[in-house]
Amino acid sequence: MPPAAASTPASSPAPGAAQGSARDRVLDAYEELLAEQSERAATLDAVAARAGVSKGGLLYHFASKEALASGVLDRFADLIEDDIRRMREAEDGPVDYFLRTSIPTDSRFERAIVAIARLAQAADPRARDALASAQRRWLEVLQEAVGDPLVARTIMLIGDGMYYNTALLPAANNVLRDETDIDDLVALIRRFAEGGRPSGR
Amino acid sequence: MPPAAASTPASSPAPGAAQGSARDRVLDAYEELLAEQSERAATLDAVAARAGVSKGGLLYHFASKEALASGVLDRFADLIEDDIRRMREAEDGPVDYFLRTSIPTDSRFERAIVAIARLAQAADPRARDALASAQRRWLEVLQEAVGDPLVARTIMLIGDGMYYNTALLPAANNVLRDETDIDDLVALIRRFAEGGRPSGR
DNA sequence: GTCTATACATCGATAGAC
DNA sequence: GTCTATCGATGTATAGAC
Repeated sequence: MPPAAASTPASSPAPGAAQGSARDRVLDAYEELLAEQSERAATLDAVAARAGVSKGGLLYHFASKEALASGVLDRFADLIEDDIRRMREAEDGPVDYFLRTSIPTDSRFERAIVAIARLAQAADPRARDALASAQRRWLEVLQEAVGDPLVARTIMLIGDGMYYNTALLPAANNVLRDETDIDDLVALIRRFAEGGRPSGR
Repeated sequence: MPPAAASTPASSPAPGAAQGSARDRVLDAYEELLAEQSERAATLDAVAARAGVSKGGLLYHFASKEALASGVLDRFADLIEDDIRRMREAEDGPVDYFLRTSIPTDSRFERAIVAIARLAQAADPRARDALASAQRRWLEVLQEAVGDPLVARTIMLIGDGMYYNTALLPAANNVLRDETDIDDLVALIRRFAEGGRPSGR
């Protein structure tokens, strides 16, 4: 009986170990193809090839494409918990942390988000829920940090804009990502969040 | 000889006329399926069915799927010109216009952008170029309006964030879109753009 | 200009050997 | 646990009648 795709959320193998199990390599390959190429490009054949297994071998670990998606969603559930915690404990505060991590960094976390965003575009309801849920978490922390809900939502929109630009316009030709210095942006938003406190609420 | 998909950019039929040619209906159907569903859902079969023609009929007007994409990109080229002009002439200024039109409105323009965003996610280089180009146009106008480049880019990021949320999290469960009042947002950003002028440049 | 019929490729998934 | 072989469904595109 194949391991039930969505069963072991947090059983990461000893970090630094021999490069991960076949199961993990498959999930990595799927995520990479989703994020670096497209949902269409992430076929079972392509995933298997990149993971260094056969299609049959892949399907032993993940009985269907849906199970494969469940796999990345499960891993994301752990990553978002880590991120929220780090955001809360960040030295320069949640706003600073949030904005800086909204910039593309090739981290596992960013790759997972872009991969899931691609699944969401492919109309996968679970992927949409996962993103909506993550968004609520971030927003909650931002709101605690800046006080005003509108300012918090505005900061989130800026972060989303960064991700949109990453996911949509990779490679070259991205004005916003390439010409915006993150330190300048953070400084601007900080003044904005402090000084721009609206009248109401 | 079939009409070469990308030949007549601006030959829109008399507005209000008998509901458009088959060619236009096909393009509308393709755009709708892309924007409302997904790139995968926009198959030739589905497009033909929604446009009320057979697959063969569709392929007479657009010899390939690539030609179909060219069709929506050509129409977008006209729409973006209109939008930039309207943005420049907007009564309450470009910033106000830009932010308000970044909110989903079910207009033809918005539908085209989301459709092209979906094509861009499917790794269509022309769709990516079209979005990058449109972005440069908007940014240029914003920069003229607000002066500071960083503030202009920040406003663009907010608009992009809105689109990201529209394209990614349609239907319910979108905190940002559903709970953000556009008037409040515009007022906030206006104060931000005026008061928040940074030191440098 | 629009249709039906069909060729051809590719993808997801199954079966069964090792 | 991993492989090869293959089936069935679906998608793009062509051929040719009307």
